[in-house]
Amino acid sequence: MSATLLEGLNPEQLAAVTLPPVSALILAGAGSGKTRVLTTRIAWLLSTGQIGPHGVLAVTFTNKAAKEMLTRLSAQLPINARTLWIGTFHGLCNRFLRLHWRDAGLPEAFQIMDSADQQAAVKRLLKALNVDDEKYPPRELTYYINGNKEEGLRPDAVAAHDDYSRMQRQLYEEYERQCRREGVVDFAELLLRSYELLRDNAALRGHYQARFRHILIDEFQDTNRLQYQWLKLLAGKEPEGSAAAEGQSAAVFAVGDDDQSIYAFRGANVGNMHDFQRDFRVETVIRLEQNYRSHGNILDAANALIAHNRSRLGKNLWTEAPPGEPLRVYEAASDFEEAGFVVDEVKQMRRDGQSLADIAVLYRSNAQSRVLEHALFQAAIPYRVYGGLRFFERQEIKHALAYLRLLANPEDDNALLRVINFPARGIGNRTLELLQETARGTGTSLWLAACSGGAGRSAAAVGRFIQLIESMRHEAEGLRLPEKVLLVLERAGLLDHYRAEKEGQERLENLDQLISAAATFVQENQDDLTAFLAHASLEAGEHEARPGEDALQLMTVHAAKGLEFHAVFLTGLEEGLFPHDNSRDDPKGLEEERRLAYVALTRARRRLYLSLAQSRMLHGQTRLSVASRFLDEIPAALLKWLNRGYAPAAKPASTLRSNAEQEHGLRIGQQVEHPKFGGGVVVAFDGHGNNVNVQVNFGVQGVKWLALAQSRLTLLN
DNA sequence: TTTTATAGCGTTTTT
DNA sequence: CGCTATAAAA
Repeated sequence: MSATLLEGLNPEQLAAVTLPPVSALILAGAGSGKTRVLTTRIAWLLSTGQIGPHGVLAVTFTNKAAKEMLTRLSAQLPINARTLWIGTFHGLCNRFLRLHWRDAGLPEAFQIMDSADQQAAVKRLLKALNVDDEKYPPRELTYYINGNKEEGLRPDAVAAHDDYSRMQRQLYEEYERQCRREGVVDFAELLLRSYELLRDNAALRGHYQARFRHILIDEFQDTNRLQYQWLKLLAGKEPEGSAAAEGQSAAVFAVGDDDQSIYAFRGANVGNMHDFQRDFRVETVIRLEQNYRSHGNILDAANALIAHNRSRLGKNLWTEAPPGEPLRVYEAASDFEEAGFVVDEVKQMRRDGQSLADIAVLYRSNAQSRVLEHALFQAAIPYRVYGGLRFFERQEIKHALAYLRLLANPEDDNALLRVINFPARGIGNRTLELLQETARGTGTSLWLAACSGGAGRSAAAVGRFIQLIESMRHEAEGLRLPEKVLLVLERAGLLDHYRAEKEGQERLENLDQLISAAATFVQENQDDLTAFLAHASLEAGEHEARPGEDALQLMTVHAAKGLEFHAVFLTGLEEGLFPHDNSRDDPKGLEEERRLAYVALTRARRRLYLSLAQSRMLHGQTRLSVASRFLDEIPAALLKWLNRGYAPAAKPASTLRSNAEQEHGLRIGQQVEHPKFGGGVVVAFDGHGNNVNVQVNFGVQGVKWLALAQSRLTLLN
């Protein structure tokens, strides 16, 4: 049995799969068969009888990855998916906290807030405390709270040196109080609470440490500090002094690729890869460097690009595949024309029998998708945009869920506020303020305040709302989940409301899908409202592509991680866009942008298009730009410029460049203004002292060389 | 209270 | 340009 299991693995993969039970780090390059190694490792451990299904813990970052692993695993072995602990960090922590809610100090039916809920909760808090949200922007405060939680810091452990940070800390504390009162937890709280529970409860810790002898982690480069701490604890690697079984820690199998770390901006800590080797006394580091995905030229380009990064663990992908075709580069005059180019090429490939689903169009930021969508729509090419509004994030779905939440836990203020006046039932701001005052005064939830009748003028309307929820709860008793959902939709008046709305058709369909989702959930899991609500929060869900429709794939580069396509368009390769303006000054930021570009390049199997636009509509105005530095970092021999007249701007010698830069503050890509030619962007410059010449791209007015001293050029930004 | 108008703002994002 | 959030008018 295990013979067929291991068939076709290369020596490194085989070594990784059959490692003895010690901790190891697997550096798995793009397209090197990472997922296969991970699942085969689990299958091998199980089928050789080294461990039972209950002894394995496998952690991923996305639900998609978890599902994929489970699917592949059950293809290799007859397993009961239910007994295996495979899931995302958050999914597993949720599972853990549902089992031990009492020890964790949570209500049995605690609810999970997604990012939007959390943001709303923070805003509400600021309002309740009369804090100026200009001085303490909710966005920033949320970031602060999550950042601290992800470092494992509660308010009492946060450092504060001035008035401002003391206030932040104070607000953090108030936020926690509010969450506790309402029985809700945010994403970071799931992790932090689990971590603290393990840390402080020796019996539980001992139990789980004894149980999970093998822990496997995917995308290890994306773990944050707290996740790493959690892992250490669970694996039995907690700090000295605790009485845990020394020398009996679990075998941690960490798989990652530092070159694909693209989430540092939200707290991922690549340093965990170094720490891991030290803390777990890792002696085995296996590099998976053979790429099974891309043709040689694509790989060479990616390798050359990423070689420009300084902080790397070091790794070079190679392939047995032929070089293939060169990378095709297209420089368009405008974003509009760039989209036209994509359309033309896609049409051609389609004529050649290429399926659209195997072609991806990637961009740095979501705003870029609009022009592309427009062009594709005009050309009647079916396409699908990933990462737009997700199913459980649509307003009608959130409304429906809010009603359901009130059934499970009426003290969920977030939920109550969302729907107390939706559909409109005459409860406005004034009334809500009164309610909130009452609630604050007595330190209770809005629900209780509403029940006590302190609602002033609209007391009748509020009373009817309370009645409505109560009667729904009553009627829902004993119903199956999908029926409960339907009941709520009807009784709450959501169906009527959207039926009356002109644009409500799609929303009605989505609500219908919510019932289906509930039915599916019951089938695959259990008939339990709280579990379903947790599912909705944790798997905001990519609803699956419509089956049977062949569609072009549009997504951000971030969203493309882990995927692969026959052909890939990487669009918008311009300074300021990719790399993005906001990352340019910071070398770390620039390296992350480069890794992002690396991820983009390595998505392609056979064909790779790189495109850029000289002018682009951004925030309602046209911006001019120059080619991304990333294009220069790919060897010219690998590139084939498709347009006629591209002449790379003559590069000034670097010393001259830095002179001119220092003397005049010039920069490639800089926006400038000329009294005659209007706005433009610096493409190149030359000379020094009073003899500096600047080449400027003025868009329609053309590209011109000007003498800086005479030209009355104004440097912007 | 609800609807409508306008000002502001605008990486990347899973959970 | 297109979305969201807040302000003024119905």
